[in-house]
Amino acid sequence: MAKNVAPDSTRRSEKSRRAIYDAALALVGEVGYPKTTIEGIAARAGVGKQTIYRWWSSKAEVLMEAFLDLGEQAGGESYAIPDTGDLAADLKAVLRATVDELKDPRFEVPSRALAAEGVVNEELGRKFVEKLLEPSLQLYVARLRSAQQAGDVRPEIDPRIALELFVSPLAQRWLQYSGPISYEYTDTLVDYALYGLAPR
Amino acid sequence: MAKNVAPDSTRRSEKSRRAIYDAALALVGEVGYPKTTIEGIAARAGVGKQTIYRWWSSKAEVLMEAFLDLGEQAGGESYAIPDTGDLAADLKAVLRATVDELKDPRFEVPSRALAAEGVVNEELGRKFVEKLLEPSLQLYVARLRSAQQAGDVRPEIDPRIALELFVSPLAQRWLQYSGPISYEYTDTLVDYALYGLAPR
Amino acid sequence: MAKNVAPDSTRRSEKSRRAIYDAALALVGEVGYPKTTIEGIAARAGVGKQTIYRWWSSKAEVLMEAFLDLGEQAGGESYAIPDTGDLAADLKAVLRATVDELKDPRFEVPSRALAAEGVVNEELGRKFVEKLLEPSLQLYVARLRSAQQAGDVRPEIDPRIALELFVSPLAQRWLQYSGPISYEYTDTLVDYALYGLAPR
Amino acid sequence: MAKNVAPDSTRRSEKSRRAIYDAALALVGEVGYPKTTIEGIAARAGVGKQTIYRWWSSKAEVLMEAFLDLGEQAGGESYAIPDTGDLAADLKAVLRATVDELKDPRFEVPSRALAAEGVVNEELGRKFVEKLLEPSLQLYVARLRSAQQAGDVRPEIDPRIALELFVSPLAQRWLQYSGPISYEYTDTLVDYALYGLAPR
DNA sequence: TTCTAACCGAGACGGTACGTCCGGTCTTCAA
DNA sequence: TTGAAGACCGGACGTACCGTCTCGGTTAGAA
Repeated sequence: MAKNVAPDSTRRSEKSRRAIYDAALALVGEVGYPKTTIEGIAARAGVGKQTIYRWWSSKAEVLMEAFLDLGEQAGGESYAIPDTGDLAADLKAVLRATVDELKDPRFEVPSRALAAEGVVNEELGRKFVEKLLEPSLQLYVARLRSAQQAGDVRPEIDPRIALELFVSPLAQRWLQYSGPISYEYTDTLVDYALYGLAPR
Repeated sequence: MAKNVAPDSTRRSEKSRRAIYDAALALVGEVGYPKTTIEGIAARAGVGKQTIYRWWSSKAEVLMEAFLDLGEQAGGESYAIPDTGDLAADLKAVLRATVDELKDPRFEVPSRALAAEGVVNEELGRKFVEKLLEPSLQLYVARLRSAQQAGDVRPEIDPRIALELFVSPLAQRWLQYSGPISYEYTDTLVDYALYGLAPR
Repeated sequence: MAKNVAPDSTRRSEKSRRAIYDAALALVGEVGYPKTTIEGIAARAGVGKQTIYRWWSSKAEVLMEAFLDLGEQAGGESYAIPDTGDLAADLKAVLRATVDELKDPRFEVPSRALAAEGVVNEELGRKFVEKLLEPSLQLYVARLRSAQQAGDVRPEIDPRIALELFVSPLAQRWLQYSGPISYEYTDTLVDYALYGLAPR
Repeated sequence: MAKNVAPDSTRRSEKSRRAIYDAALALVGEVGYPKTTIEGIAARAGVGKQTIYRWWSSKAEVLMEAFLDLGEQAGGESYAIPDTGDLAADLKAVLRATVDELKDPRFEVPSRALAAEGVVNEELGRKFVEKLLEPSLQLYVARLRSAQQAGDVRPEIDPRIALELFVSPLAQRWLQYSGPISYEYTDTLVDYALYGLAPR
């Protein structure tokens, strides 16, 4: 029967793709992820359902690409981490910016939706991490390596693990509503992580 | 006409409730959360749909209670955190046990399902935290307070925040597939958290 | 997994059935059979699609039953064939009435639709004949038998075949648009059939 | 802007036309008329959909022309009606041949499909009659006129109507499955029609 | 002989309806 | 009065085709 032929992407309609991204993000923002339906996206985008099914295999995938696309066009290369020489101050500044972003509804609803889907759908979760999460984390890795050269962080520390000490707590509180989020909180995280819990 | 009267819980069928819990957990384990349906639970439990709708308002709630019930009958009061006087060793031991639990499929699928639902459904998320997550975390709070009295942790440290330095990274790696999980990893987390990243 | 259980017809909603019949007949009359859809019937009847699929297996079947039902409630026992003793006059009268009915749009559209479907769908065709066509034809059989006893029709004639000489031509002209239909035409058919083509 | 220009038939691809006819007839024979789709015909014929839409306006039209074409190339001018001088024998012979043809599946499926479509689609129905049915019937007209000149049929009889007495019953039994078809049956029809039902 | 206009295969597109599945409500009957 | 059973309305699912619309490519006849 061989009908599972891959579609010809050179003939893909750019206009439709954009319309689908826009509709998907708008709907997720307006009615939430679970009430966002493929039918709804298609209708809002003025597109046939088949045009969605032809290029994506689930609404999670649509939303993921829409979100990536949003980041690409809007963010440029997102925001780098400053390197003023004062590690604690630099980290606190970035985390404060992250706090703001996490509370911005423009990003919050689709991020949550994707994160939630990723929890339950391993493939999507890994793609989410690879495409969105890890690139951001690598910025911390770079900053921590720089701090190691400056002697501000012990050389035997693995930066990829180290960054989790202050990033993951914030992430968890946000994702799971397991605690309030504030500048004070993130400042505290940085201090604890840099200087440890034990007496010095 | 008023039909929205709360059902009389004294006449509730205990057998049905157990059957529903069992069916819900079994289905989530077998086909995953999204393919678990209320109809499916009802059929498997040999129960009418109305019996589910009468006592719960969503499949997330059913699963949540089923999971709580599982914990209650099985875990007793879960496992406490040992207090041998060696804080680092105690924390490493508990986190190693947690690693094992996170990899046990009996717990993994429903936990993930609930966590994911909680990400996107704030009400459920808060209940999840309150009923399942926070009680566990309080065990760490207690252990850290004890360590403060023993002088192993600086007195100005807030234990509720401190525990996140080693608990949240593990939680995030597990939830979001953002990194591998191992005894080595959790041991490292404890060391970093206790002694900080900065040179001592 | 054994979901093909027959529905329980004692609990069937009479109101829905009637609404579906009405909607089906109305739609066929308004937009024609090919543009009548199950979704359209369901929407017009204010009924879920599943309620149609639960009780019928195709739109042809729905329409068939709707039409039968129409006949039952409206027609009583349809119209009998008069027996005045004058066979030719009686047949001519009935055929004239049939001509009028065939031209009545209230009956024409659904009849055509069913007949057409029956041409191509043997099962439905046979049901159509059994439930609608044959009972009418049997009235002619009875009248012809009476004529045989009166000596107006030769005794060796098979009435079931004989009636086709004047009924089938009319049916064919109507069904296939193969010729005009008029009182004159049907009168002629009766004369030809009774007295034959050959010189007497 | 005007794009509704009639296509230039001198540049038409004969190969495509033949392939479309073949595919249409093959598909109707294999899966039946309703499951025969334009897309299916195009795919089977190795032809773009537009090539079909350019030259025909519906699948009924395609099939009609395919069928006409089949008749032309295969049948020659179909079969004439013999004129041996014995009218009854001649008619019986032709009707017996018709019985055989009606039971030949090579003709049956597309004929039924066209007839059914014609029942419900007046335009197509009339074309069907004009192109296929009426030419055949005219052969009977000719034979009956000859019989009138020979004195075997009363002169005031209208041959176009007369032929329906034996042709239409057969047609109806076939089309509507309203009765069995056999040589005996058609022989009887001829006898009844020629000599009438009334006592001579 | 080159240009250009059309047909052609292919298939993406906006749509409509399909037949299925399930959500959540309501009704019936047995215990 | 609870509970099992399941019919009901509604609505999304993912698929199949519809008829329209590009997109190269090929294949004439006109320049």
